[in-house]
Amino acid sequence: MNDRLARLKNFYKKHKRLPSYSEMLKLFNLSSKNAVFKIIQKLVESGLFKKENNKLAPTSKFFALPLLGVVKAGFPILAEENRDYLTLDEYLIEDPQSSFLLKVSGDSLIGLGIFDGDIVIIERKRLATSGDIVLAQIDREWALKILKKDGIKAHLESANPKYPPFYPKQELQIFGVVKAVVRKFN
Amino acid sequence: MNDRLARLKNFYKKHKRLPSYSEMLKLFNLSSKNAVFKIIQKLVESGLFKKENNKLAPTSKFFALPLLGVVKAGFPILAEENRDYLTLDEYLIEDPQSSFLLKVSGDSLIGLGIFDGDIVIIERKRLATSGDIVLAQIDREWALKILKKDGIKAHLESANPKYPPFYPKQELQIFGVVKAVVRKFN
DNA sequence: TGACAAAGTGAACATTTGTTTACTATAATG
DNA sequence: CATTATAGTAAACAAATGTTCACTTTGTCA
Repeated sequence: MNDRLARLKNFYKKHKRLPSYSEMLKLFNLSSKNAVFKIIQKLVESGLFKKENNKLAPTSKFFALPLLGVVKAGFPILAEENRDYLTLDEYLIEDPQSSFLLKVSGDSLIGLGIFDGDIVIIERKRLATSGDIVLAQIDREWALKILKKDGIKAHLESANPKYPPFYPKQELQIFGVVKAVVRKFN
Repeated sequence: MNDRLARLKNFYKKHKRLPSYSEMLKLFNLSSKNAVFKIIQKLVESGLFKKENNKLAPTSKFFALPLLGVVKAGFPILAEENRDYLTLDEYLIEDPQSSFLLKVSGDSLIGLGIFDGDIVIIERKRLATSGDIVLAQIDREWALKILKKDGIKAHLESANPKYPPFYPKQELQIFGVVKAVVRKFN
């Protein structure tokens, strides 16, 4: 049954771990651990779980959502076969240890599709390339803007014609680089 | 040591599960399980893990990234104290069972900040409200557009003045609603 | 220096784990 | 129908699990 898998996903969502075989007995309404053993064996074969020295763990496929092909007016969605699987956390966050999130306010980056209320993923580092969107302190004021380097000097720009470029009077210190944006609708 | 936590995170990233106490012995270069026991106890107290009938599991805090406060030109980032923690998957995907991802192509939704190459999270359902961004089939052609309802009739619009509205000649069938967008830079 | 907490060792132990074996019930198939 | 694979039961078992106890080492701070 595929509803077994759904129960496992529910359990995982709730407990952030997989149930033990004895816990699965209750979860599946079974009364023999061997039944569970066989069920898990099939799930391992289908690539949803893996085992390493008798410890069960989910694979990425277990967490991930199917990524369908490119949508363009008139173009059909790719078939089931060439499905890719993606976990948003893994896809968006390369180095979790040095990353953090930031809620954006203001419309200074709308040109890049970063709106008020969006959340950006920032990687902590002091060096950035010209063109990067950076979290920086310019003359002691925080800003989320585009870094522009002209020779050794650097300034910040917006992605909105409403705002002029910012040239630092004293100092411009970079704290991190925006690696991704996410936006929830509704 | 905080580098213990880093090692646990590495292990989790690699194996998609927590190590057992005996595995932690090696991971921490220790030789007594009691040392491990005490270490874990502290991590439980600090809210990074939880235990339920002797089974260890991470909490959301373990996975999540800190979400800092609103950034606005001149406004400082909120202090460490009022930190929130967020997992992107949990934040963006409400119902994983009925959701899938789609890579966007085309510029028909730039007005809503959805660009070519972005990935949208779509929830499978046949009903949508006027104003929702929907994945639909209009006269047998796939489209990712804005649904507009006028009375009982419905049509699709773009978020780009370049494109005219689409009025279905025969049928307009909705397959899902866009719940979120994500975009990676570089 | 001395006192005391924090961190680690080592061994012991009841429970629980995943696996195996042998057997039965159910369903599917030609 | 008989046959054969599939799904489930029941019991037994070695190995590994998390916990506890008593003790030692290391570090901290007054």
